[in-house]
Amino acid sequence: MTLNTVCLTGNFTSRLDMTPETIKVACSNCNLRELCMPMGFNPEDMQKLDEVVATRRRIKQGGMLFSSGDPFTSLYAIRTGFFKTCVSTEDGREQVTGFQMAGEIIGLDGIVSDFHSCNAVALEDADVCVMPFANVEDLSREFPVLQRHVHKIMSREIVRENGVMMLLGNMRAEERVAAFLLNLVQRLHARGFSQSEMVLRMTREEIGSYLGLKLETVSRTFSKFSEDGIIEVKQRYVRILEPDALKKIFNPQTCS
Amino acid sequence: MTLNTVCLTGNFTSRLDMTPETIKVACSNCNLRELCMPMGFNPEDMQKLDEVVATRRRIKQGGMLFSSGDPFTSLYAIRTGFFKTCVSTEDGREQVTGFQMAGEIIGLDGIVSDFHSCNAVALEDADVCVMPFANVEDLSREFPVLQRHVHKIMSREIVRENGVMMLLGNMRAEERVAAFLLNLVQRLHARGFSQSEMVLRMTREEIGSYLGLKLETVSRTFSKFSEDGIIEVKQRYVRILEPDALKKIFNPQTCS
DNA sequence: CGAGTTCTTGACAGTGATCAAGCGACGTGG
DNA sequence: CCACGTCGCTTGATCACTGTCAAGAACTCG
Repeated sequence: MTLNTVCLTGNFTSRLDMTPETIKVACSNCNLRELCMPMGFNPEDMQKLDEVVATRRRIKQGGMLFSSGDPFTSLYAIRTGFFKTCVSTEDGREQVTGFQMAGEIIGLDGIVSDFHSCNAVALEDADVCVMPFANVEDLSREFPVLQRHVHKIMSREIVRENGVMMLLGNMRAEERVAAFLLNLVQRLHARGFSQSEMVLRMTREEIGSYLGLKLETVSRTFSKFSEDGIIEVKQRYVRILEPDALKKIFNPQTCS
Repeated sequence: MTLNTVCLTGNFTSRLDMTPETIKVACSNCNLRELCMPMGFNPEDMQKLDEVVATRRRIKQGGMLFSSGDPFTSLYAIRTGFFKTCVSTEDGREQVTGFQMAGEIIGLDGIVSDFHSCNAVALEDADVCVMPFANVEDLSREFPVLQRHVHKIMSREIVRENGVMMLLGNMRAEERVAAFLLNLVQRLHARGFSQSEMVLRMTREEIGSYLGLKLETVSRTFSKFSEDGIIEVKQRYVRILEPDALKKIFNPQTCS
């Protein structure tokens, strides 16, 4: 399982190992390949696939990778760092639509209209692979496995959003927060980090925006979970003490 | 504008014209082509494109086109009828994730895992074109314009869901209901129906599920809009009397 | 070290949920 | 064609969850 060797910057806890910052641009020797590229390529095809990525781009914390209204040209594969995507109404209300980490792809919102319809903000210094969408489409026609991969990425995003709609439409505050924590720690674990500890990259307000709650409610829910001995919270640091209790809150039926 | 000639069964009001039920299966002479197929094909390519659709399938009202857990094989283009898609939790809570009408594509949720993750239920007798996804992918590789079209459809769904997240996360009941009505009537209008009248195909409970509200709240909101002279409601029949008032409720900033 | 941001906690309020009852529409079968 | 049963819709009364407002504490970063 090579997932343990993916490289993430930032001071997450319990890093299993640290790859030095000498990684080539090419996908063919990128540690994140398993996350953002299809599997099972022979080496020479892999070589051709390196053409998807045109350049790299660094975004400082707080910077925008793209904004609503920007012309759409490329998808972006996150190499390091952490993003939020959000949409906003004309009267200034903001909805965080997702949090993205290494190996995930952002920018899919721009395909339909050739303009981005959401903002992508770096929550920590980040590094992305720029994949001009024309390249993606050209190579997709040549490599069915890449074509399938692109379709799966888009479908996964649709299914993820279905899940968020369920959260927002049907779940109470505690269920939403439990689901959020479980989802986040699971994704970090898949990248080689601890399955019980994490350092949140976003504020309570951003969590609240994502979950359809106010920041005070998020804070109170954290405090309640903490009092109940389910988690340990100290600002951005969160440790899950009773994952089963969290799962039970998220899904009351499965009384494991 | 050939959109006026699309054919929808059902007793929507203000049908502009009625095409007889003699339409061939082939996309090349389907009235809905403009809605679910890419534009600007020369006739011979159009011929080849007919291969996307394998068969047609009729679904009775209340019937399932597919269910969560079903193996994924095909996308479906709605020819006639009206669907809802929904996901449900193990403890029986249901979230309607969308309402789909003629010319729209459903089944995209199945691509990522080769299994469907939501249910598609016909809210009235329906007729769909079955497009085996293998065909879609094969022809996409051959025809860039189809490839682009498929990508746009998936991106459009992602953007739509972003909008729903905004509704669910940030909007109050009146705003959600106003947005729902405006969206529905706009889509019907694009299919040649009235821009002010419609017959809802779904129950108050289904609307509520979609909007993250209880059916009583939906009903009360309809009543309030009715008392305010903004709409006229009689059961499933809805007439929009003051579209600008609705838009203003949906988006308080744009005080037109 | 200090200014600003983020987080926590308390008191109170309001929106929408819940519970309950009755009405109206529709479909079926006599 | 009408009676009846079912389902969906409306409306009222009350409640609870989460939002709002406010103050202070803790942390961050220049």
